Amino acid sequence: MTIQIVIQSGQAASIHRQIVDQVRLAAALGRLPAGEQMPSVRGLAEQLVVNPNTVARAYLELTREGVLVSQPGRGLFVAEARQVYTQAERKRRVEPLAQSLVREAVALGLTAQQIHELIDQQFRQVEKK
Amino acid sequence: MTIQIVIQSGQAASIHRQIVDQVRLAAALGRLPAGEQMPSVRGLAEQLVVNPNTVARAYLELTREGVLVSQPGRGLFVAEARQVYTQAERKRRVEPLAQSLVREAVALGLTAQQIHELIDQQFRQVEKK
Amino acid sequence: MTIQIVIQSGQAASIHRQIVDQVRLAAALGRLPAGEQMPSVRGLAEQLVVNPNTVARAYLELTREGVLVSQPGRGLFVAEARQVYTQAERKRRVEPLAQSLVREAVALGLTAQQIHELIDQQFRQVEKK
Amino acid sequence: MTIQIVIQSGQAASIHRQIVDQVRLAAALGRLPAGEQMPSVRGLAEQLVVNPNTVARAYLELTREGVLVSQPGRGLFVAEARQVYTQAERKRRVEPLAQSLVREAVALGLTAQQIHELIDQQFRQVEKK
DNA sequence: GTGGTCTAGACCACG
DNA sequence: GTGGTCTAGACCACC
Repeated sequence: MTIQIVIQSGQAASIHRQIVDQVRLAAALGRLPAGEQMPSVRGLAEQLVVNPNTVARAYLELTREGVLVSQPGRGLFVAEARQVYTQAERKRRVEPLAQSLVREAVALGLTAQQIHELIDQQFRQVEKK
Repeated sequence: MTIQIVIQSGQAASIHRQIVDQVRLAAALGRLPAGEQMPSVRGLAEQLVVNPNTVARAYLELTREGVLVSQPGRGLFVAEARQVYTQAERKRRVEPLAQSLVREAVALGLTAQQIHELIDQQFRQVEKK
Repeated sequence: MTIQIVIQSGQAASIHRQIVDQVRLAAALGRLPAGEQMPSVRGLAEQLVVNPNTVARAYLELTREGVLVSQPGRGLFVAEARQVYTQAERKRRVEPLAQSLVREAVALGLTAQQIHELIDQQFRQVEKK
Repeated sequence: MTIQIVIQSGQAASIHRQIVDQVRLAAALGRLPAGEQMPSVRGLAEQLVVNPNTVARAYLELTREGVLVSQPGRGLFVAEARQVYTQAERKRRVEPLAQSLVREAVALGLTAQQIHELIDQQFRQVEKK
């Protein structure tokens, strides 16, 4: 099984963000099994019709985060799923996103109820894909 | 009652973003009552040790969004609270934030339950401050 | 199809106002189709013989209003047409303009009839251009 | 009969604009009969709780436009109602206002119908006051 | 004193 | 190459 990365051009998120997110998510959901070889930088760049630098940067970030591991001379592979971050660190990473969301929501006059629904909706979307 | 704006320099959000967000939130929560005069552009700039242009741009955006109103020659004042955006637009603005949060959370192995708790926690924090 | 922006220097409206208005109008009339790439900030600035910052501010406002969307590193594009403001808000934005017009007209001794004709004439002009 | 000028502080229009508009309108509607003496600059400034300079500037503009006439040493008086401007000039003055209104309306997605209704509504408001 | 606009030049992230 | 942000300094209208 391999991964189908989709770049949405009408998106606010930068391309390399989109790549990183999709790979990370696929790995976390087990859709990219550990040991799987990733497509080469050039190959993926061609496939996505994207600048190779962009793919390289995404791969670099994923490697730094421990999602991918480099086997020098052979390529990049999906790392063993493991808890890289401590509980505290994970919270530290998610909290600012939660804060942005809540503050924006409150400023726009949304209720806590509506936000929870939005979250559930996003969860369903992530899992069904 | 007035507002205490705090700029955190080690922050991802730009300075003018931080100003806009804090004012918008305070207005939405009723902590900045309608009719209240805002600190002057130059005054706030001095207080925050920031270029007056930066404050002016933040105020301009808040005026465009209908949070503040300008009284020529007198200053800027908090506008009457009102719904500016359609339901669809508000959802549109919050959705990408919800998506980022959920994707990041899933990638880090958090459960939906944990996210909902985080959201509630942020809500409490926003309201208590 | 692209847009021809014209800055009239002997105008009451500021430069960045003129840019914003022309783009917004063209988008609303479908003359700037969704997905179309806008001229670059620097390019348009050169063409209009204007400071790039001025163009950037106009584009920023159009982005905030949802007329344009930014694709990081690639440029700015025309967004899908959509209703951003509530019915009440739209009225709120137009009302002061209608009031100015009517008061000025009455002060000059024009009749309601004449104003309605003027309005129709302007509508025709906007649509034909 | 005299005029009751009201300054609305929650207004976008500058104070001197508000004074000019109200006097001009009252004169055009015959509510300020020709020959009527205007309150003194200082008197009106005190009454409106406004800077005398502001009132003076408004009176100056009204005098330039021919709405008021100065009788040196005695004060300012309402001028005879008369057509000051040619047909062409009046059109030239009203047209840009009509254009702003129509362009803004179109950009916001309002119909010609809705604009005409707004105009009528404003006419009724001006006349009933 | 107030805000609003414009110019100029710099630095950054993204591709 | 693209936009986004910040600083600096100027000029204007309004009060």
